[in-house]
Amino acid sequence: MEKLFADVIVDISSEKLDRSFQYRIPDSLAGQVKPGVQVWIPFGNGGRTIRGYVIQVTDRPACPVEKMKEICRIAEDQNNINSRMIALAAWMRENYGSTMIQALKTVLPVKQKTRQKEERWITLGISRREAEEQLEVYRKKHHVARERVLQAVLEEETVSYSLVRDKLHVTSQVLKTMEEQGILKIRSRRVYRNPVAHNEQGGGRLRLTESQQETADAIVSGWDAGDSRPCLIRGVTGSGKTLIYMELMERVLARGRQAILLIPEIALTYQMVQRFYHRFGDQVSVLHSRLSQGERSDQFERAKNGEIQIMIGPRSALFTPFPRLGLIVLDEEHETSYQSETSPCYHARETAIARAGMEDARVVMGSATPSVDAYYRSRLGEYRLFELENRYENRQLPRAQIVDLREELRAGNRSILSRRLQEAMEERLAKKEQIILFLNRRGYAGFYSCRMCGAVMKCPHCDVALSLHNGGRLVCHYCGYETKSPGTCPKCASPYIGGFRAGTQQIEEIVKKRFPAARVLRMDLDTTRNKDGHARILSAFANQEADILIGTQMIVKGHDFPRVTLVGVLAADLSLNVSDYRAGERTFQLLTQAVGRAGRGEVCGEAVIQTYQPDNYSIQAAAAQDYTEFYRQEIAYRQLMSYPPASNLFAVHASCEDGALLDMAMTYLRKYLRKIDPEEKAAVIGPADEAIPRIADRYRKVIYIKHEDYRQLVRLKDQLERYMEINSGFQKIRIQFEFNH
DNA sequence: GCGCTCCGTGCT
DNA sequence: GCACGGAGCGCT
Repeated sequence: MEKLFADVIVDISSEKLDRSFQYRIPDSLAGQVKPGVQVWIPFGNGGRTIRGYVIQVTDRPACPVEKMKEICRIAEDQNNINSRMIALAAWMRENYGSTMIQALKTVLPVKQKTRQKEERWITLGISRREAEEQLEVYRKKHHVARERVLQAVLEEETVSYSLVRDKLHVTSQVLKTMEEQGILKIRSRRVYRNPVAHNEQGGGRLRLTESQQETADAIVSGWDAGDSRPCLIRGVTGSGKTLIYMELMERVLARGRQAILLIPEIALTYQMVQRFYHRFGDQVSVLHSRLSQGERSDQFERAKNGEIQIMIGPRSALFTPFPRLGLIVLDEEHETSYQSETSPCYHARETAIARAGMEDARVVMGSATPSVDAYYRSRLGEYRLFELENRYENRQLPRAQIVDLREELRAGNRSILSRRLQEAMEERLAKKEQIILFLNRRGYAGFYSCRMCGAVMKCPHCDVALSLHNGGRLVCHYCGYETKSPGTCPKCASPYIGGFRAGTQQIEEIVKKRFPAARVLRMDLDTTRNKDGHARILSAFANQEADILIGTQMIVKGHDFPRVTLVGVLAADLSLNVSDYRAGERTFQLLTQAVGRAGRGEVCGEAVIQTYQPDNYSIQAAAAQDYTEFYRQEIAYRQLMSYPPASNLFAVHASCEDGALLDMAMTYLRKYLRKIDPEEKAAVIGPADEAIPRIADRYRKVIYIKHEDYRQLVRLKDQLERYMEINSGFQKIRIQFEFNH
């Protein structure tokens, strides 16, 4: 059957237009109109012709054919920056199972309301005499608005556009007509705001050590020889990966191309950005989450116009529309923040490699503790691997010691601080050195329950326990729901209801009691709630306004505290006991980072790791700061269990407001999977509830499919997609794919 | 986003 | 009755 109609996306810059419109394909273009092609289409009543993007070609009309307009022609330039970004969106849709529109919105800057930070000025377009005559005409015709404008321009010569519109109440339409008639001239000057203030710039350059220089040279000569594989640099903390990135960028820039540096949001510190400004000056721009949509698209616009050459930012900076992208660097490659949590759930590493492939750019990744996946690929030769073993100025790695908490308990110590840790803390406090206590658990995880009937206070929208915060508030960490803690149990009315606290706040109290003279800072969701709370606490600690810093994940990343000589990990296995095959990997990475915080200055540091599982290889390898040993054990486990990267795992995440409908749909999906894979080459697990079975009133289920051959999984995915498209029962179900995560 | 329509207002 | 201004709507 011949495909006659094309679904076209018109313009995603307005919320109202973020859907597709269907057009007829004229005979002359039959066969040429395909998904991905950019076309010119008539749109609206004004007879204007705009650019659109074909997402689908079909034989089923979506509206009365009489109403449907025809595609004018195929756009002549299919290969501008926008179309390359659109191609990337198509790749993301294909791989992560979102809608094309969601993918496009992720990739292209959404212009929203305050789209242009423009200053516009109005001047006369005709002579003063002509203007005075025109004024008289307006007076006679009672064109009061036009009269007001002309009057103002005659008096002031140049007036601000926004002033005229807001104070003189003249609409843009009127101004536009007057401009078209030549009576007025509207000049605009774009104003960009540079998101980071800086004083020094250019010229700053640190010499690379021999091994850093060797690595940089090897990477570049590989590129010159036509090796376009991604490069992975494993370098212990402090081995100077940043300097290598700078060196590589310099060479890329010298060839007239641009570079993107991706860093985890949490590591986006003033220090880090300043280093790049110092070296590259105004060629650098920064994206961060505090920028408004308008400011963001400003930065993208500057990149498009060639005003900047380097973009630094979190994963979304990956979509900077550089005209000739040459290099994408992913720092701290293993970080979980490279995985997007909203649809399309893309991974910045995979997407960076995809984009680089499309634009003939190179990818360089760096980490002290590479993800098992990336390291595995390097061992297979898919990535080029570079390893830097020495720390800057050959500083020593901290000594780490594992304390068995079970033995502490046997010896009668029921405190969260082991005897060894207390001793070490005393020593360091006496020497006026600083201490970090690290709890690898999210925020203040105390839940609120009734001691009579055992009822736990849960979020009404998500199936998770609410956690107790300061001032008796109960907070849901998944949707932000907040409520006051009840004085009596809502189930049995017993007054014996209260919070079980096991978080940073409790630890703070214990530490203060044990070391009354020490100055203690705590960093968690509560203390960092207000703006800049995060940075304020970190800088207070860096300025030695406190002796002990207590906190969760957020304290072990990014910042350098040269005076810290002791790191205490309070319960290393907390992150080990989550139901995720990567729990060991996460634990190893967190602990290695935590341990690495000790002794960044000249004094050798020390770490005490408290755990109930002292024999676990993740904990042992982290204590020994031995990545290779960790990898050896971890990959053996993944191979044994057929987990990625040893095998391939495809997850179908589904959510729906109607639980029963979701159950049924997922059961059908499983049956269908069996049907299309009769030999059962793929292992299908589920459908099962997600770890959190309900979030924001949507029920959530998942099916996992394991297969040795990645391409077979892709084939299954495509078939599932088609199946769900044809069967109307899936319309209300939101589907998300995940490959190997 | 853009232009169209609809409707209220103010002036002759 | 006319011109203008503001809001809201629909675009395939």
